[in-house]
Parts: sequence; C-alpha cells; structure tokens
Amino acid sequence: MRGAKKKGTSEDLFDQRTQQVLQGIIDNFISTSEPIGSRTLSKTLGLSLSPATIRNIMSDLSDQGYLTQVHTSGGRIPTDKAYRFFVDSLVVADKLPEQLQKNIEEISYQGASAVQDLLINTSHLLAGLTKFASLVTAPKTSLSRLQHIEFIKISGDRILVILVTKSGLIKNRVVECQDQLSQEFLNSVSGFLNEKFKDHSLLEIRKQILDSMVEDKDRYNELLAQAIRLGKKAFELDQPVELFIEGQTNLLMNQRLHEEESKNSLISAFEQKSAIMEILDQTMENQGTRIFIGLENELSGLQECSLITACYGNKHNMLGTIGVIGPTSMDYRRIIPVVDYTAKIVSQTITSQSYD
Amino acid sequence: MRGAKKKGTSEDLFDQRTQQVLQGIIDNFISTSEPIGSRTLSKTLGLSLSPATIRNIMSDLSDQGYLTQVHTSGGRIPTDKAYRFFVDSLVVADKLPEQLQKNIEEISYQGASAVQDLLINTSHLLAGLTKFASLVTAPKTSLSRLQHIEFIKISGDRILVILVTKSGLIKNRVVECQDQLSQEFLNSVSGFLNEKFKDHSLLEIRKQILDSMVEDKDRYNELLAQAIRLGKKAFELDQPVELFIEGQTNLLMNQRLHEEESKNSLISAFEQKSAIMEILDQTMENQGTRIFIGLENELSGLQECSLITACYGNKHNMLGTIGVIGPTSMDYRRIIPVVDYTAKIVSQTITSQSYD
DNA sequence: ATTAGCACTTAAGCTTGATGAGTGCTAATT
DNA sequence: AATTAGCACTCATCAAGCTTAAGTGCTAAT
Repeated sequence: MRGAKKKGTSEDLFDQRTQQVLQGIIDNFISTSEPIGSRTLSKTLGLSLSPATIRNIMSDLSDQGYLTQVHTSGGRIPTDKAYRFFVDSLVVADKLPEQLQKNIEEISYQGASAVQDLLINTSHLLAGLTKFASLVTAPKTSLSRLQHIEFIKISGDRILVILVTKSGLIKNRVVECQDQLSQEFLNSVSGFLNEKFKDHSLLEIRKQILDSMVEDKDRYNELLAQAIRLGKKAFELDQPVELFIEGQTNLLMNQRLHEEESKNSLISAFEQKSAIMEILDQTMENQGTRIFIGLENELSGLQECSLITACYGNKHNMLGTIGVIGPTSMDYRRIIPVVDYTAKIVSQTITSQSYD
Repeated sequence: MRGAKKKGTSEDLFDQRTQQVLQGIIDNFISTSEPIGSRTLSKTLGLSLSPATIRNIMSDLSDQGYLTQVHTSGGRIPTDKAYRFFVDSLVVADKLPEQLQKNIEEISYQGASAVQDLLINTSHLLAGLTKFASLVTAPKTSLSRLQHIEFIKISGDRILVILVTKSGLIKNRVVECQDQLSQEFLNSVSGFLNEKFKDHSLLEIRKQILDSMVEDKDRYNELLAQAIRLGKKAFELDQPVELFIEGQTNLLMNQRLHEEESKNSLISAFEQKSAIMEILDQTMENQGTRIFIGLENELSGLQECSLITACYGNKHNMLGTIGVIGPTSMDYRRIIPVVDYTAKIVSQTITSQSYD
C-alpha cells in the first residue's frame, strides 16, 4: 500500500529506521523467543529513539502485517512475513566459521564407499550442527543411469541382483526364480544387459524391457528371453522412497512451540514421508538454497516451522535435496550457510564418486 | 524379613489378599499414572475391605519396599520392586489377540529380500504396535558365516565387494585398488575365496587371511597374492554397529515422566548406541524374553524405563535381539507377548531365508 | 516529527483459604 | 486377633484476590 520512504533505496519497502526496528524485534525473538515491547526495544536498540516513537513504528509494522501480538498487551513478535522480508534482505548470509567448514568437509572422508552412506552421514551431521531435524533425499533411482548390473546365484532359486548407478547408488535385491539358472548363464545375462543398457536411465530401461516383452513374443533366443525376464524383475519394482530424517527429537526438545498439539502434528508430518519427498522434489527445479517459512509450507504439520533446503548434484544435473526443519524463529543467518555449504560438499563428494 | 503368611502358597511372599491389593495398585498406576490411596482403592477393588484395612496392608507393602509415596499424603505408587514381583508372577502372559498376530506375521511378507529390510520393518512394527521405542540389532557380521563373496569392477580403480552371509545379510562396500585388475581376474579371486572360505565365520576368515599374509611372504602365486590382498580389504573393516531404533518420539510424547531432565537423559541414552548394543548382546546369552525394570538397567538414561527384549535366530544359534523401551509403568501383559511373538516370527522368517 | 504523559490492559507472580484425598494412630467392634 | 471406625493431621490443587511490570493507544506538548 505504501511506497518507499525518502531514505530507502528503491527496493526497500521501509524507512531505514523502520527496518532497523523490525530487525531488532526479529533478533530479539530469535534469541529469546519472547515478545518485546517498545520500552525494552528502545533501550536495546542503539538508536536513541523514545519508546513512543518506536511504538508508532511498531504500530505501522503491525498494520502492514509484519508484527503480531500474542496478548493484548505483551509486546510483539515477528510474523512469517517479517521473517520472509528479513531473509530476502539478507544479501549474503554470514560467512561460515572455519571450524564448521571443517566439520562439514569431514563427511566426505568417512567411509567413502556407497552414496547412501554419505547421505546418512550428511543427515546426521546436519541434525548435529543445527540441532534441528534434518532431511536428506537419495537420488531418484529411476532417473539414475545404469552403470552396472550383476546377478549372483546365492542358492537354488534365489538370485541376488546388484544394481550400480552412475550416481554411485548401490542397490541389492533378492529375487526368486523358478528356472534353475547356472551362474555362467547369469553372467551372460548380466553381460547382455550391461552391454545393451549401460548409461540408460532405469526408467527408460524398464520401459524398453516392457516393450520388448510385447514385441518379442517369438522368443527366438533363450538368452534374450531370460535376460528380459530377469531384467524385468530387477528393474520393475518402484524403489521405496529414500528419505533420511534425523534429529526429530532435537526439534521436539528445542522447540519454542511447546504445545502438545503442535508437537503431535509435527510428528505426524514426519510420518508422511512421501509428502515430504514431494516437497523436496519440487525444490530440485531451481538450484540454490530455498527457504519456506511457516505457512509457506504446504504440509500442515510444518506450518509453525521453517524449512531450508539446498540441492546437491553433479555437473549434469541435480540429484537430490538436503534440508533442515526448525522453528520459524531459527537463526537464519547461521543455518542457511550450513545447509548451503553442506550441499556444496555433498555435491563435490558425489561428483568425485560417481561414474560420469 | 517376614515369611509367608498362612494363606500363601509356598512361593508367595504374600498373603493372597496382599497380593491382590498390590495388583490393584499396579493396575491403577499402569492405566492412570496416578497415585492411589486406600479409600479409592477400597472402592475400586472388589474385595469389600475397608479403607483402614487396606491402609494397613499398604503400610506393610511400603515397609517392604513395594510401594512409595510421591508426596507425604498423596496416595502410593508401585516401585520397581513391585513391577518385578508382578512380572515374575505372570505365569503366562496374555494371549496375543489374533489381529495383532496377523499384523506381526505380515512383516515376513513385505519385501522379503534382504535380512536388513526385514529388521527395519520389524523395528517399525514394534514401535507402531507398542507406541514406545523399539530396538532391533542385526546379526553380528563377524560371527556370521560366509555364503558368497563377489567382486565387481565398477570403474578403473574401484571394486564393489559384495558379501552374503549364511544368515542372509547382504553387505556391499566399495574398495579402491591401485592395480588394474580385469573382471575375469576378479572372478577367479572371488571363486578362490568362495571355495576356500565358504561356511567359515567372517572373524575366522579375517584371522586366516592375516595369518597367510605373514606366512606366504614368498608370493608364489599371483592369484593367491591378490586374493589375499583383496580379501583383506573386503573383510578387514569392522562393520559398524547395526542397531535400528525407532519410535523415540513415541516415547517422548507418551511419557509419563515428563520432566525435561529425564527426557534429555533418555535422548542421550539413545545416542550411546554402542552401550545399548552391549546390553542387547548380553541378552543373547539365554534365550527367551527378558525384562529389565527401571534401575535394573545399567544405562543411566533408561533407569526410569523398562526394557523388554527377546532374541531371534535360526536353528543353530541366536543371531540378534529385538526389544522395546517404555515407561516402567507399561502394560507388561500386553507388551511382553508382542515382543515375544515378533521375535518368533522374525526367527521363522529368517530361518526360511537363510542358507543353512 | 518527536516525545511526554496518561489511562488502560494483561500475564505472571504471590498470598490466602477451602477442598479433597490421603495418612497414621488408637480405640471400639466383631 | 483381625477388622473397622473415628480422629487429627498433611499436602497438592485450585480458585480468588491482589500486586507488579511491561505493554498499549491516544492526545497534547515540544
């Protein structure tokens, strides 16, 4: 409704002073979780403004929806809108302390074997560093491209299928098979599949296999037929959602919003893993850190929280997302760079490990 | 100090009536989490005893350490000792409702592939059914016996090692290797190792490999030498503790002991995974359900909780443990059979999947 | 435009007193 | 001898009333 005032640069909605006041209120709430009133703020802020002036400013801010009062007369607290403004105006987040950088970099050294391990470590690390809940999604298997497939006969009718993707994921699955197939035969099958499908995405492969099954009714070739059949089993099942969540307890303990109800809804939010996955998937569209504050979250249990996400990937494309869920009143300046840098390190590590 | 009274059978420390009173107090506390006094108890209990009589009995029980008062005059609650007596006198726990039996049996059908998946499902199930925290340990890899080992070259210097144990565990690990080894060569190596070590425990294998390294300094055989070298890499690392915990949040929400402090110590208890593993390992010595009540737990954070465990395994030996952690005032009659039956089903499933 | 002053609001903390559930003890009852 | 009634006493809990500190909006003075 109101335009920029005289002192503000073109982007600023506010007076510089107004902004300082808002900043003060946000800072206060981030550190104390308590509402603040004009008098206290006048003292805290270094601005030599009288409480009355501050009151006027605060009143304006309330009108514009940046502040709200919990009780008729108990100071004010920032709204989601205020955090949004605050976050948007963070031109550049704080520099990450070196110690933290080192901590984060360490994850790439621990048991550098499978990508899954890296992701679990990441999740652990994020939860530890932020003291909130962390989320990490694994690369979508169906979009990954095949690096290698192998069949190992481990008993009469059981075959272990091992799938390695370009992105470094390793998946095993045991399938049962009526026909008695020798290991040599299995080797030819995997040889065939590797030859034919290497570098194709699993989704593609699945489709092609299904197509072949329709077309090649004539089974002119025993090897081909078995390859298709085994391949179908190996690729068919949709992989379960791979989402690592850690530190839910952090959040429940830490939490400022300590009403039973909100805790319960938070827990039930965590149980809807597929809903969370969906949200995280969306963040992969555009690279970089994304921040969802309070009601901006679609998942109802998270509407008193903020979600900070960043994608990781290799040079070709984004593979997955890491993120943190904390109270809306988290210290964004501290948390954002942590998430950011972690994503960067994960990307690096994964790139060095993937087979592209 | 006092012997059995006249009505008691030989094992009973108590009068039958005394026991009924104790039972009443325990039942009350299990369902309400509130202390109970003589008057209320006299009404609740169907025994037509006056409050005064009950008071006397309660007083005796207090003297013997079965009851305690939170406040000077606010009814009494059972002590750990009372629960212990109660649990010990449960000749046979409640029959498990059929619906629950079915729920539990379902875990054996879900994605029957790797043992790890089964255990994760089990953990999930236990947490869900009991609404407490669940613990599940994987079979100790080093004690498992080798079913199959395989090396797959996935890029120039990276080799994927796949280890399948008799108990059905599947482990992968990527190792790096300077020498350029062809897949054919790797096949001979795994062939050799399979031949030589099949059915040996991983611990044994590791030892033998280390021994050979000392003895066979003369490297008479290229294959043998590489086999030893790769084998060392494959078997050497101690596998990380595999302990699945779920439902910690259940416990934190559900909890009767809702003081911040006890919650925090509980959380830190969960973080000491290796300490928990140790406790669970001990339970494998003797089969069957074991119950640790309150202070009987060695881990300090659990001293306001009870731990119920049962082992699973195949016909030869016990492989791992499943368990539940809940408040000391949990409904033992309901929880014990759940843990019991789940262990039974896991055993069955694992037996049908293992390669012995 | 800023500030001082004022009347008003409210959460939180404190005291107070009533109530109810509990206790132990003794004396009466069975 | 076991059971019960009666009594004096203890506390936690709750509501009511009171005070205080921090806050608010508004108006008038600076």
